[in-house]
Amino acid sequence: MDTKNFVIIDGSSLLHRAFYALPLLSTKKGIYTNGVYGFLTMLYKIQEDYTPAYICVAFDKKGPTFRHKEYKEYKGTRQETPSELAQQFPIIREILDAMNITILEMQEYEADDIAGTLAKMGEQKDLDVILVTGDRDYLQLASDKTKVLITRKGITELEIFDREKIISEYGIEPKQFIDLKGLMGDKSDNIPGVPGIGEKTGLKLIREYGCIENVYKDIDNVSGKKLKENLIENESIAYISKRLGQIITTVPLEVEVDDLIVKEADWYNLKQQFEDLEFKSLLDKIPKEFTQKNEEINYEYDFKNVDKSKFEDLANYIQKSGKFAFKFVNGNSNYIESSIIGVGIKPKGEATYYINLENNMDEFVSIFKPIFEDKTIKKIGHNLKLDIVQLFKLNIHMDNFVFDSMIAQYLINPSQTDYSINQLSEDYFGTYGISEEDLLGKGKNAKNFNQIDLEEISKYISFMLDTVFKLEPTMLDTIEEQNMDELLFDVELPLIEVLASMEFYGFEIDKDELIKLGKEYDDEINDLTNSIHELGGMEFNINSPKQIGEVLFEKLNLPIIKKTKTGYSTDVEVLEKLKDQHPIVNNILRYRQIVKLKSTYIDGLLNLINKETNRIHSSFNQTITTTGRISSTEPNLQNIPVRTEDGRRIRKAFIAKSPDYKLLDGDYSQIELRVLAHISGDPKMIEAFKNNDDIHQKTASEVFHVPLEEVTPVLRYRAKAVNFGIIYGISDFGLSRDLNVSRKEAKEYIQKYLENYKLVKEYMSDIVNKGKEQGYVETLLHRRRFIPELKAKNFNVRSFGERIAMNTPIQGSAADIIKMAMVKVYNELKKRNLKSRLILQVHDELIIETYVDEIDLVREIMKDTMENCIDLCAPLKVDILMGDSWYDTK
DNA sequence: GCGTTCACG
DNA sequence: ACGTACGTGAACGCC
Repeated sequence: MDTKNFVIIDGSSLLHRAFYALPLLSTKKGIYTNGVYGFLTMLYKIQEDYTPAYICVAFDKKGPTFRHKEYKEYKGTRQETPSELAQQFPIIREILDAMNITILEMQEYEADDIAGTLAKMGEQKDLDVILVTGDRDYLQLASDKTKVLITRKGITELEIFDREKIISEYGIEPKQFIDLKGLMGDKSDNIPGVPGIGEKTGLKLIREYGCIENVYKDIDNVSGKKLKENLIENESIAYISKRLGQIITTVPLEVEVDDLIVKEADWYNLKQQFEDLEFKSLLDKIPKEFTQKNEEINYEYDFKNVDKSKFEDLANYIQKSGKFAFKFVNGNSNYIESSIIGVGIKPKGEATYYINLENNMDEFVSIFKPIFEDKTIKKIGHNLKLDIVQLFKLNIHMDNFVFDSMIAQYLINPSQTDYSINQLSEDYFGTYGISEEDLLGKGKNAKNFNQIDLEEISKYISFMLDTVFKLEPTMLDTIEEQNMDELLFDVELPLIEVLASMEFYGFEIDKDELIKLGKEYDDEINDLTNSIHELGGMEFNINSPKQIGEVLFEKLNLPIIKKTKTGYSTDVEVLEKLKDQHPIVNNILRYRQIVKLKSTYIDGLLNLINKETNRIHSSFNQTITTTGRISSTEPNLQNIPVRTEDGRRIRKAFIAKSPDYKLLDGDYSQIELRVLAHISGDPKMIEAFKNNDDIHQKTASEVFHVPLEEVTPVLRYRAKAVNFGIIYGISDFGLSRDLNVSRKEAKEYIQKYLENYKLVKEYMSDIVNKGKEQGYVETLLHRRRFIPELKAKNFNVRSFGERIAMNTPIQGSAADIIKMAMVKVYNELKKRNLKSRLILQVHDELIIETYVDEIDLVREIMKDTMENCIDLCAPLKVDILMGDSWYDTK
């Protein structure tokens, strides 16, 4: 007859063991995981070996136990648990919860008492009890029905003790370990025992007399004079030690063994935790259907495919409910160029109506344009920027869109990388529906929506719109709670339309100019290639850092300045240091520069010019950066060269669309330093900005103690570097490298700087402390960024967290400000029905393609709005420049 | 798909 | 003593 196994784990003991057995592992974010990982490895091994029918984990509870009452010094010598370990206790508890394994703990008792009590309960039910621990005290609980598993050295090796093994190994009954401990004591628990008695003597006495009581009854016959003396002198200590060492098996637990039956885990939760903790190998333990995203988990799809005969009905449903969610579907992923193939519309409280728009677009527009433009009907969606672009194509100008779940989630946590509807569904409700990847596949064989069944598309869209409706109230609660209402409703949501418009209008490109410039670059690249090959004495691929390294450091024997993970470093910094040692170096530097310009900016841009519009339509992404900035892709218009003349010439190709238009470029002057002056409240810095001083010159004068008019360019340059360093969360090392001065000197600059701007110094330490306390820092508009790194034990990780804490409120508030300005400028142009359009933002700069008749007005609007969209202690200053091309706006 | 390099604020 | 500036995206080589 086979009986069932009942596994009882001493969680506290096992986590300790695992922690000390493994090196201190941590996740990328600095969360320590070695104990948890070791614990789980052991747990899985036990589950495999014993397939328990019942299982639970016991923990020690904080606070004194009955043993402390009996004996004040109990565990008195124990060192405090290191925090690297202490912080892993809550983690393992959460995981056990997800595994649906019961955690037991009780005030006044320790884990072993709970385990002992359970073991007895299990025995009474005739179960095979298996106690898992790192603590040898448990041996006293072994019996014919109860085995004790004790960890050995590593983490996967467990030694099994049952009654038989204990008798053969020690020659005593398990219960007699209590007596043995009474005599021996226990150093780690600070139980004294009888002096002079260790394991050998103790065992001998117990084998002979059976128990402590009998030893004393027959004390006269105990051999050894000193031993006898010690025993007599310490009789009461021996009895106390025995009581302290005895595991209680009558703890008043409020559970039945039946409650501890093994249950199915909450697999999604568990999977999430393993992913968060970066336990890649443990993900295999989770059944495939829960890790494969393409599995549909009991999701009920509620949709109807309709044609134009239903348009009127649908419009009525929308009118009646006053609110709807919607999503357009494009033939392919290029939503600017590709045609609309359908739309899903879900009126509040209704199913999703999916409309195939391949043949009835005109009817759709005529019926739904008024609905989209109706300012009394609310619209919600997910990643609405895409839909607004589609509406622009249809000449529909949507009003009253009140929620976008992608944008809302970005405000709730800007550090996420995946804001897809499927991810949000998983985050908030623990259920996956359909992801775009499930639907379309990935890689080079990925399909487009025009290759997918209508049914599949409808399902996907209905899942999305359902989820948007479900997310809205809970996300808005969080947004309100965190004071982000203004940020969401007045800035980020209106900004969606601004970005859509920028994408839709694009930036006019002078293609011939680009081609002409490309030829010049090519000629130079050819010359450089020849001379580099000649100087290197061989032909090689100059684009390969590896091959450059071989030529420079092996063939030409130049000194190695620094190394990368994979070999020699050959970056600018290295080459700059080598350039006097061999003429090839300068040629390589020049080659790199020109090749970059040619491949990224000439060829790259030419490929992205829209054939119909002759313009470049970049994507502006609102959910990428952790600080609140927007980013730009395909192409990135935020890193078009400017610092060198050769690169800057690229900007000649960025032009206004006709002689009737000019580019107006409005640039914030020192916005981040002004924000810093405001946030820190530093009077000196504020004063400098109020006086419209040259801040770098002023800083140089104060920090280096020279009169303003005696500040040399070198001093100004250094002060400027310190100003930048301050914004980034300065370090003497970074500054010294940037300025090419000694670390000591850099340190002095920083010190003097912070002595001069005292409140800046205060801000820097305050914000780090605040970040540590709250777990996050925020911007002027309460945009939040969580910084778990601040609590890391690892110096580098923590230092990184501190720099983030210093920089994020500055960079992020500057981002808040320019976003507010964008919304206001855009709305002003729109309200006045101007022909001029906002077409680009580059972090502290806005570009408006301006109709000539509107130049003065737009200049005025731009300057006024940008400077006054928020009131700072240090006034904002904007310079506006004009030109026919971006190159000329200087 | 990752690492290196380099373009921008 | 630790090993460093903050935030991005694209091209290319290499495995």
